[in-house]
Amino acid sequence: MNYWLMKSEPDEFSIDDLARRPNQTEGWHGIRNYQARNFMRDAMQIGDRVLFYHSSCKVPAVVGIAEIVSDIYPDASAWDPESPYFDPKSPQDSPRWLQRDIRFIKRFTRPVTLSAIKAHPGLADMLLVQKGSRLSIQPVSEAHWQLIHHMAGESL
DNA sequence: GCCAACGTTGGC
DNA sequence: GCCAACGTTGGC
Repeated sequence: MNYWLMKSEPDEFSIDDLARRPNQTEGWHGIRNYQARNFMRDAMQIGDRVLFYHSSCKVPAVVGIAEIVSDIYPDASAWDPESPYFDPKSPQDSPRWLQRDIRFIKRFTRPVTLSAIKAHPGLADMLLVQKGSRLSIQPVSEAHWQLIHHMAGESL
């Protein structure tokens, strides 16, 4: 099993939105970065755990946990001219953009803020806090996973 | 709203 | 294949 961090802007789609979805599950569409797509396609597996991260908001933070619950499949929003994620260069017969379904597991009672992550020496090599790292889907080591849980006051 | 750090695009 | 111009991300 692998661990991941996935970013979402809470104004667009928050962890509470995820918790309110049917089956508490959402297709993670709209990824338009090749490196993030490749992680999803090649390295992710059903059952992998996800740190759900709120970005571009007042208090950026890991706010909870989700789980990967599907294989990879085409991101249909790339074919929808009405969608903000429309990509005219993604052929119908060879989809450029892909997605998986993720399911809500829990919301942290105590989110782990970006500033707390930056302040913790044990998390200094997290991809999230590397200079210029903008990846919206990134791998997380088991040590970092456990540390984040500890900081959130959650058991594993 | 600013802007640094990236990623992508397209002319050559 | 180079690289300038442009677009995006995301913290602050």
